[in-house]
Amino acid sequence: MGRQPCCDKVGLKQGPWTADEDKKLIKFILTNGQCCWRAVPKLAGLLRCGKSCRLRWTNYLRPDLKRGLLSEYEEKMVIDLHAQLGNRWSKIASNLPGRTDNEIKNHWNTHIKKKLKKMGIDPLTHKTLSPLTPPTDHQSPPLLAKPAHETPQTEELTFPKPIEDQNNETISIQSSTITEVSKDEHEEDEQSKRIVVDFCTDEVPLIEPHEILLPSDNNMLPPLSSSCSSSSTSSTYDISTNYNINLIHEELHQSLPSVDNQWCSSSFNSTNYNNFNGGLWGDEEDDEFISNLSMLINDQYELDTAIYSDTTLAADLTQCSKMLMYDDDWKFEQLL
DNA sequence: AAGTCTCGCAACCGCAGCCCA
DNA sequence: ATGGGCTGCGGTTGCGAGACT
Repeated sequence: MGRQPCCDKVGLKQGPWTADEDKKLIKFILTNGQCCWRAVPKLAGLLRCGKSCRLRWTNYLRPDLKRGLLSEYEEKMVIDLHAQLGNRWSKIASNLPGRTDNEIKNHWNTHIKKKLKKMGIDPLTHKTLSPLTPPTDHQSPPLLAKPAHETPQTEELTFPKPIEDQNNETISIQSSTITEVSKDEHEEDEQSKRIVVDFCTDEVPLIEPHEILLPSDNNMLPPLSSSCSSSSTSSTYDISTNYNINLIHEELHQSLPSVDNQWCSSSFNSTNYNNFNGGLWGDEEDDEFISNLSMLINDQYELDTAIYSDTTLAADLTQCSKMLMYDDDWKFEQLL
């Protein structure tokens, strides 16, 4: 017996979400919380299937999402966790607050995988590739092989010969953080002549998200406002305003005293906020979330293009997630 | 300037697993 | 025990934008 589709797709919209759809979804979830996704589109007045709504929310609209490229620290975490868990992106994502499985999966496939291959490391097994051994793109994930604790990886791995990519860059690993150094720098640094894997997946305990304290060192964070841009997409944006998260916290509670949702109960929790200094609600993330929210609740942005004319913002309006906002633009009341 | 190629990301697809009647 | 409903998850696709010719 065949499984029923999640919805009859007749008359349902697919493809990129519009700002209006985002607004409706946010408004609905703010008011009602996350309930039965199948019912969401109908109740929220959206011509989408529930699955699409859930994906949009979890991967894009959730207020606790970070945006931008993964930091070195996050990349290290991903590599370590992938060595331990394989392609279980949701598990990996659960250890990286503010990151989604989809985001991590994409980053792995587009960035990390290439870097590891360049370094002669099999992205799947996390073992050094023999020059004669092609990459095992279709092998079973390491999870199915020997557990990490049975195959200690705290060892120095030496390449058969220095690896250089097409740009004459030599790649080294130190403390499991991938860094690319110039050839000259490489020559000056004896350590860089070999790959040193001085971490072990055993050293990465599985911890609950609430146990994670992200480093407060801003160097570990994604690039700040002025140039948060992905390498080749239009996702350039600029957050030039600063907001006091506590004011938002207070305002949200005043505006939505009865709404039981994670924005109020969790993400705006000042304790969490302090703990995640540089994390979920740290500096630039605050601004961006607020920006998103402002954009979504402020219809005017769609009409008043002049509002952007005096900024350096190159926001992708069609994706409508990365927007600049102004102090007096937004009120939570407008949502309800 | 125009056409083509490449890359990254958002969104979709379909299966697996859980829950409940 | 079984079947249906729903959500979660991982793999894949399609589009848009930048790079290249």
